Amino acid sequence: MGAMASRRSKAGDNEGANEEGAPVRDGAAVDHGPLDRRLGYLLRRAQIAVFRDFFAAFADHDIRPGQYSILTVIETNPGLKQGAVGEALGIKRANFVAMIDELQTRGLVRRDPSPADRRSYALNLTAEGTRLMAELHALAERHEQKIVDAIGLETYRALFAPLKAIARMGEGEA
Amino acid sequence: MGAMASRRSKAGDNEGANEEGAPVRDGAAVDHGPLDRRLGYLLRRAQIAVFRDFFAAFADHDIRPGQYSILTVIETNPGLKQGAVGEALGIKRANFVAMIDELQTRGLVRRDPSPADRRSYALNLTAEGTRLMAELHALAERHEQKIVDAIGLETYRALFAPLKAIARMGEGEA
DNA sequence: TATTGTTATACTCTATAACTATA
DNA sequence: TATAGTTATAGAGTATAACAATA
Repeated sequence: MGAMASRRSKAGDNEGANEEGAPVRDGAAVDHGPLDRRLGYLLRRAQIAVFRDFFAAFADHDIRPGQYSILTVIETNPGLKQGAVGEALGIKRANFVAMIDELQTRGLVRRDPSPADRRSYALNLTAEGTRLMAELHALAERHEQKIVDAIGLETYRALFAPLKAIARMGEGEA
Repeated sequence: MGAMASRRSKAGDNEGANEEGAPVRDGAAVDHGPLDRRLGYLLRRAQIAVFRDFFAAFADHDIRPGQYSILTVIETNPGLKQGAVGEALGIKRANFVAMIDELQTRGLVRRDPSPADRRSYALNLTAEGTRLMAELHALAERHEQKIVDAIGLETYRALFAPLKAIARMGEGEA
């Protein structure tokens, strides 16, 4: 670690210790300090990296991570009402409307009438949506495999339980 | 503002819409299906939970995770130029301006003149910024301890190496 | 009265292009 | 020409309030 002169002048005493020509620290050499011991920061960076790869893998289908998650929940729970799908994914009702609108416009999702409650919709995949999901799941498996290749299968498997436990932290707190 | 919600115009009484006759489920019972085997989805949910707790812990100081990360990098690398701080955190130059503006307005960060390059600024914490960071780091440690309590110290420690490896995935691409 | 879906709105975060002043 | 900081702008993502239809 550390690369070049760590100019440890205290704040307020800027005497300009930079010899000209001395390479100013570039991004890669910057010390993140205590940030490397903050799990939230690491989680964020890891999630961004994974989503970037996911985005690239699904670019041909123009499907974003949130859309894949919506389609997956509908596929796994056919007939679930709109509000329940959004709630399961942590998406507010108001924001969920436009997302379903787009998936419906693209012919992937249907808003079927709910038999017992005329206020709500029963969401289902269309035939095309079902066919697409088979492709998307295959792509997702290959995307997942890239992560396995990067950290090893055992380490990969060991991540799920703690991440789920963390995700549940402070769950019933409004 | 009259919006005339004239929805439900079609599909009068299509009682057989649910091909499988799937029972309606409530939110808590929703099966996430393959989503629970997608690391990216778990990472996102875990990161959101951690950030929510972080946000609550820092609410009294009106400091968000991104601001804490900026202040930490400046504290660890005093005199670093503005662009390098943003780059180290994956923040675009254009978006970084307003963030530093706010921290400067609040008296936490100074834009000192860079001795060798009059185009750039050397970022440093003010005395108040330095004092605040001592408080924030203490809060961050307590926040971190909550995660340790939730998953155990050994599991907690085992998360860092794989998360860093994942964060570096596809680093030199684009 | 409470809910389900909806519209409107606002605020944050992110991404790109173009400008300025320096180099 | 290239770089550092800036401005303007646009797109996602997320949050709340209020409304119509229905329960």
